[in-house]
Amino acid sequence: MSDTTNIKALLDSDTTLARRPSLGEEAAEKLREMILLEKFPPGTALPETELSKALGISRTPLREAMRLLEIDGLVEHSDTRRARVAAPSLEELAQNLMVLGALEGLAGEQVCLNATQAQLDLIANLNKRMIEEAPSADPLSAFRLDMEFHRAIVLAAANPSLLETHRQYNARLWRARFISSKRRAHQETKRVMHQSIVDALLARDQNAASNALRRHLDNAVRNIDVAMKEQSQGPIDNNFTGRAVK
Amino acid sequence: MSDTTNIKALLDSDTTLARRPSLGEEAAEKLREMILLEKFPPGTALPETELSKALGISRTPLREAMRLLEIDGLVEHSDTRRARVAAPSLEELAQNLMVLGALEGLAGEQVCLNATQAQLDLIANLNKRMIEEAPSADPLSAFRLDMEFHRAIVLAAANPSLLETHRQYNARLWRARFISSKRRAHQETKRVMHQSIVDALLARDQNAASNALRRHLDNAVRNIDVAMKEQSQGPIDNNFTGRAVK
DNA sequence: ATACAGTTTTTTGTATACAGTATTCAAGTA
DNA sequence: TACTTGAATACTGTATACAAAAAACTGTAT
Repeated sequence: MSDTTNIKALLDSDTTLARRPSLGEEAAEKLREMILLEKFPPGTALPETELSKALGISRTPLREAMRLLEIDGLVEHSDTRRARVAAPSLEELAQNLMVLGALEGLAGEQVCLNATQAQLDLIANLNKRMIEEAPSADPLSAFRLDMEFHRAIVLAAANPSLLETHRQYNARLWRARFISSKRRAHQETKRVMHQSIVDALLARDQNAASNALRRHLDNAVRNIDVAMKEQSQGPIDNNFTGRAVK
Repeated sequence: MSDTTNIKALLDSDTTLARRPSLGEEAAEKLREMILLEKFPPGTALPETELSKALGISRTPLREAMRLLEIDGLVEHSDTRRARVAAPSLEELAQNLMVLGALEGLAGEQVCLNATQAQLDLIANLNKRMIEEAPSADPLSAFRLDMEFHRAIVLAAANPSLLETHRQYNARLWRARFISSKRRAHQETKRVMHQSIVDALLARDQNAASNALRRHLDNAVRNIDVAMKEQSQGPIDNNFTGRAVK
């Protein structure tokens, strides 16, 4: 074996050579952020020419970005193929949450069966961090940590397809859940439920884990209902039908 | 109200005006068929220029088709972005079946809760037809009927996102399950399991329905394992790495 | 004012050209 | 033979042009 073979092996293995993202992927990332943070509120029209100019790219990669966002349920197309920011009804959100519950329930079962102790510890640690940082953290960071907790569970299930589908449902539910997460009243119930999830996982009790995760999301349906009604009566009137704000 | 208003209202409502599909959607449909029926065996390279010429379209809509097929898990891209027919390992198939099981389990629960009696009858009827036609039908029609049965259950769950995600997982599992379905030995177990699914749904017993559906798919993992090993030892040597057959 | 028809403007679908990468192949070297 | 190198080839990413479809707008008649 020559010593250059070693070099090649090293280059292949160690660096996670993330091939540079395409313009479409980059655009999707920027747009995703803007949609989630409501720079583009639900219902906003997303004309290709205007957006591509704004992002300094041509329509070809922009269209790729739109398709990526459509996969995540953040963009939808009218019957005449005009793209807009998705504006799911409460019913649709509830339906998506139900699927998310089934996915996380499965993940919980698999974690009980297959996860290493290190992975369990990591999940438990995230929960601990959430409790500690809860009083001081701003709503966005707190919510991101919450999402990371759920993602860690699915990650430990060691099922790439499940992880990807979970990511998609998370994306399309992100906004509604973020709004809901800001309600003080929900914080304490959330804490209790997270604890029961962690307890079930550490005990490797499949049924308890699955049930705790699904109940947690059943609860989310109710919270979102309340939170959204509350917000729509609030002082700031969101633009639900207009065009992209420049 | 003028009488022309009536005409407009009628045109809007009654025809399910399926907007004409784009070239990309049409191409995806053709390619999907060819992949599922193994005209393009797993691993086959799918270069854009060659395929677009073969289909008589330009690369732009062809690329859209590839993305559609990637969503369904029928096409995957190498690390250097070259497309090929997906060639899932047995492990990946098992992982996908697990997710499918969770999705159908959820569907079963929802059917018990929400489906109309008419929808339940439709499902029971499909099962009846399967039993009746089983002896005479060719493997492909029999399998299509089987898939229709499962789809009818998810349809009756009245959750569009669930239906779409279920469709995607079905697509990526289609080939393996079709191969498995041809084994005589599996026919009888399948019949029994289908019956227990129908019984649970008719009784609107959520837990029984969910469990029957999930067990059915757990069983599929084992069957696919056996069937694939059997086939790979068979007389016809499939092309697993070559280029598109012309 | 409302509804309608015809026209203009906007927007999307598709083809094509070209640049940048990846792959293949052939010749040369140890 | 096995390995490297460099040129030739094939393939993908992106920009752009043009056609077809949809939406917005205009003036007119009711």
